Amino acid sequence: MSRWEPNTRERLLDAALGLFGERGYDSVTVAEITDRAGLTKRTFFRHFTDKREVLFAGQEMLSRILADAIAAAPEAASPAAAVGGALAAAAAEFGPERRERARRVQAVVAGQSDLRERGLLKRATLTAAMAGALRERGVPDPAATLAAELGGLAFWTAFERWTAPANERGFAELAAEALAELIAATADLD
Amino acid sequence: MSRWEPNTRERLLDAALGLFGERGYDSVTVAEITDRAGLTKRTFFRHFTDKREVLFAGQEMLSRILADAIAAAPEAASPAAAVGGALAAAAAEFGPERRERARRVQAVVAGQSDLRERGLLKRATLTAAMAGALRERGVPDPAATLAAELGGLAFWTAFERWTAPANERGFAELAAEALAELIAATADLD
DNA sequence: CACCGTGATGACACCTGGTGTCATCGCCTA
DNA sequence: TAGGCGATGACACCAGGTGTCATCACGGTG
Repeated sequence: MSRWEPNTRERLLDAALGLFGERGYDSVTVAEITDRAGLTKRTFFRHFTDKREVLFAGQEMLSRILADAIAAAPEAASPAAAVGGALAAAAAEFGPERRERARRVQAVVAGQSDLRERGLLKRATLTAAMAGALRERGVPDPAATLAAELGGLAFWTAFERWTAPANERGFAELAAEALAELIAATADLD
Repeated sequence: MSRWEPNTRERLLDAALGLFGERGYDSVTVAEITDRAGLTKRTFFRHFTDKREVLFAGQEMLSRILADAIAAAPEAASPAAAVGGALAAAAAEFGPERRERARRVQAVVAGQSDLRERGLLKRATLTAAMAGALRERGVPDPAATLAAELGGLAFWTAFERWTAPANERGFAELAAEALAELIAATADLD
């Protein structure tokens, strides 16, 4: 197994994040990333479908976690409660040890319209997964879509606050807060 | 002004939409589009920043229309009412004469994850514009974001229904309906 | 009528993201 | 010991996208 150095994927991630931090996303070439990682351009695209994907790796798992948590919510749980539980379950993926890397990723993604675009796709995937799981448990359609959308919005709000420079609070707390704020704001629409 | 055929942009749009319909988005080359339009690859990229943008042209104006309508809403109007007025104002851009072309665009965008991504960016731009206009008129932040998000969701729901194969109803009607449904579903969250 | 500035296009070279394809090499198992 | 498998390298190739300069019509201006 070790004809080559191990942890190919991790090495690519580190090299990419390092270079992006030093010189910005678009002035860094995939070839440069693989040079730093001691690999080939071709190998990069075997591990990441995109140059962008290196910054959004592992988001597929989140969809599963959220959907599973919604499916596992108690029968009597309201849509809002089910979504709240899903966010709590997802929080396990956002321990303090991951925050620094998340901050670096966010810093790169920030100004780049290219990358925000990809982030939106990821968010849409999450909300679609939640909406599907809600429908599965019998929530009718305008409400399921709405609850999932609020969940997605709360998720990203919490994520942004979690990666904010001065923040020290945990993701679970921030997510619960963001969701509660949104549901409360519901009363101020009319 | 007519050293070349006029309506460059329109010709590019028609050529692109035609080819995409015939052979699918990604098997069509920009060079092929410009060949059919009697132009050069370089000229294409002078009119559209992207190959994708040819399918989303003119969405910038929507942001302005929505934001202006929100700004122009009566002082006493609730956030929901302001958003509703904005959707009504935007409906002027979606007359029956534009529906057929919109259907063709939707058909191309549908299966292509690339293009749905761009669509999401456009939607995010619209909601951001609405949220900004709402804040401008004094709506505080959780509510402004929420109302804008609902507006964006209602907008795209209405757009999808408007371009659905069998539909004959007008955009204004569909948008008002979608927004009302979402606001009503707000009560079913808890 | 000749001249000139401007705006849009053509021509062309170039870079880089992304893919197809085959060879290479170590590991594992029979 | 042989052979299958999985991951990587090597290499050619395509297409999206950009920088740059030349070209030509038009609309003034003298």
